[in-house]
Parts: sequence; C-alpha cells; structure tokens
Amino acid sequence: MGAALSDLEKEVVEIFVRIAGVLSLPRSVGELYGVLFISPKPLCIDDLMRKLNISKGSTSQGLKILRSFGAVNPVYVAGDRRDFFSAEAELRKIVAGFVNEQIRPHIDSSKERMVRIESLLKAEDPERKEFIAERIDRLKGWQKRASALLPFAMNFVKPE
Amino acid sequence: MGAALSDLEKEVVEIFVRIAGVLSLPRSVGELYGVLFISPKPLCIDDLMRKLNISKGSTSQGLKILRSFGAVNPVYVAGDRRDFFSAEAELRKIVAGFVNEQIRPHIDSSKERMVRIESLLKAEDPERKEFIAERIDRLKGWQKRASALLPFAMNFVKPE
DNA sequence: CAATCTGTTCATTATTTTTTGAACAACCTG
DNA sequence: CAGGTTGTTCAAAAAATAATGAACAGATTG
Repeated sequence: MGAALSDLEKEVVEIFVRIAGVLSLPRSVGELYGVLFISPKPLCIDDLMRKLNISKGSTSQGLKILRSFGAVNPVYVAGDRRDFFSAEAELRKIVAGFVNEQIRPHIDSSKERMVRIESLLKAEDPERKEFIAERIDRLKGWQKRASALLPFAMNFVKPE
Repeated sequence: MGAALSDLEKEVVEIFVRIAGVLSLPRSVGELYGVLFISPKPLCIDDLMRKLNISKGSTSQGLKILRSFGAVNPVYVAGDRRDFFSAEAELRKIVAGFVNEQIRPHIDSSKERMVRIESLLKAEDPERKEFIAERIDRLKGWQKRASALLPFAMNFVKPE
C-alpha cells in the first residue's frame, strides 16, 4: 500500500473533490472520501495523511465532517489501536444524512424568515403593496416546490 | 426611491444571499437579484450600487453573471441612456439557464473522466481489480441517476 | 504511574475568493 | 470633435475559507 496515489486513485479523488466543491465542502473532505471509496481495505488517519499529503488536523476534521452525515463508517481492526474507516457506499444513506445535516436547517430558517416578511408586508406603502404581495406569493411557491423536490430526490436514489 | 434598503427589502435580499451561497455564487449576486426581485420598477446600476452599498465593479460583474443564466432582463427606459434591469420571475427560465451554464459542463467533464478511469482499471493489480471494478460500476450508477434527476427537477418547476 | 500512542482542538498561516476603484473604451450630445 | 455619461475590465486590496501543526487530553501498555 504505497504512500502516493496511483493514477486511478487520483482520477477518482478528483471526482469527489469536484462533488465537494458543488456541496460547499472543503477540498480535503472530497479527497478523503475519494481515497476511502476506492480503497479495498479500511484506512486509518495515518494512511490518509500519507496518501493525500495533508495534515493530521485536516484529516481529523475532514473525517469528522464525513462522519457527521454518515459518508464514512468506523471499522474495528483487531489488534490495532488506531481508528479505521471505510466509505459508506450506499448513496441513499449518504444523501439522507447530508440532507438532514446540511440542508434542513436552511429550509427551516427560511420558513421563519418568510413569516417575518409577510408581517412586514402589512406596513408597506399601498402603491407598491400589490406588486410586492405578488412577489412574496411567488417566493412562497418556489419554497414549496423546493421542499417538495427534496423528498422526491431522496426517493429517487433507490436502494440497489 | 430611497438609497437604503427597507426592512422588508433586507429580508428578501437575505433570502437570495443564502441561495447564492448554496449555488456557489458571490454574495453580491444574491443581493442584486434580491433587490431587483422585490422592486416594482426596473433599476439601473447606479440605483443598485446605492441601495446595496457595493462598488460599481461588483455591480457590473454581478449583473453580468445574472444575465448569463437569464435571471435578469434588460429593460428599455425611454429617455434614459442607462441600462435598466428587472428580475426574471419565471423560475423555470432561471433554473434552465443556470443548469445549462453552470451544471452541464461539470457533468460532461466527469463523463470524460469516467472513460479515463475505466481504461486505467485494466492495468490494475488483479488482487484489487474486482473490488475497484465494483466501485467504478457503482459510481457510474450514481452518475446516471444524477443526470436522470436533472431533467426531472427542471420539469418539476412547472410554468405557473 | 511513566512512557507512548492516538485523535482532537484551535490559534496561526496560507490560499482562495470576492470586492474595490481607477483606467479605459464606447457612446451620446450639443 | 470636446466634454460628459455610462458600463466594463482588471490589478490590487480585503475578506472569507481552509490547512497546518503544536499543544493537549484520553487511552493503553508495560
């Protein structure tokens, strides 16, 4: 198990680095998941540091994030004190975890904001009121569709 | 038309600033769209600069981005040399523009990468080969589902 | 319990991203 | 075409984000 990444590993890691970018996660999180995803054996922090040339701090924090939405599972390795990890490969689980941890909070807070906006509307200048009311309705419609899309998307990701 | 934002405007802008964050767009892009979205009248660069206290450069660049995926429309105002803009309020159009401009390129490049990965697999050590082949298959499955989800999501956003 | 090993935390450093604003080009307008 | 507007560009500055690594805490082991 060499210290450096093979060409194949590099390509796979690159895929997950891109995905991390889309999801607004640090590059190192994508790197870590990529290496674990393509590794036949569970890896420990030290393996990951060496393979990716990143610091212990980044590795530890990155794994913490990956664990937080279930993208990585701890694996017990007999006779070794270190923590080992393998990539969760069931997309459904990862998506569910990610949505719950990183998406739901935003949705909730924007619902609260919408309530506030509707009460501010009342005090609005009559001239603009009609237009603004229309826009707020529209925005509510968008929000509703977005929340409806979420569970659908999660279901779309079927168990294999 | 006051220089500062009302409380209601601030709340609406805040919503779009959040959305911009999720989409990896600069804060100022969200601010600009927010102000335009809630404005009954088209606004020019100068209006936007003053309302948001941002520089002319940011305003110009932000509008350029918004135009690039059709989130903002130029509006002709008689007797005024300046360019005016209004927010595109049809979600379907914005989503379509955004997907085409910002998402498709990524999808395409990751398809190319997948081809490269499959050819690298051939040279893989037989011991690991089986496992890695399984992972690559899985990844291809994910990609396929993601591309299938896209058109569906776009269709989900129906015309009003 | 001293010595070692392992993972986490967090202040500092490095990197990336965004904003700024002055220079510029294009365009009116009289 | 001189003078005044208007929008764009881009080098430099500022701000936001991520990575580093030393200090630490807890666990294990002889």
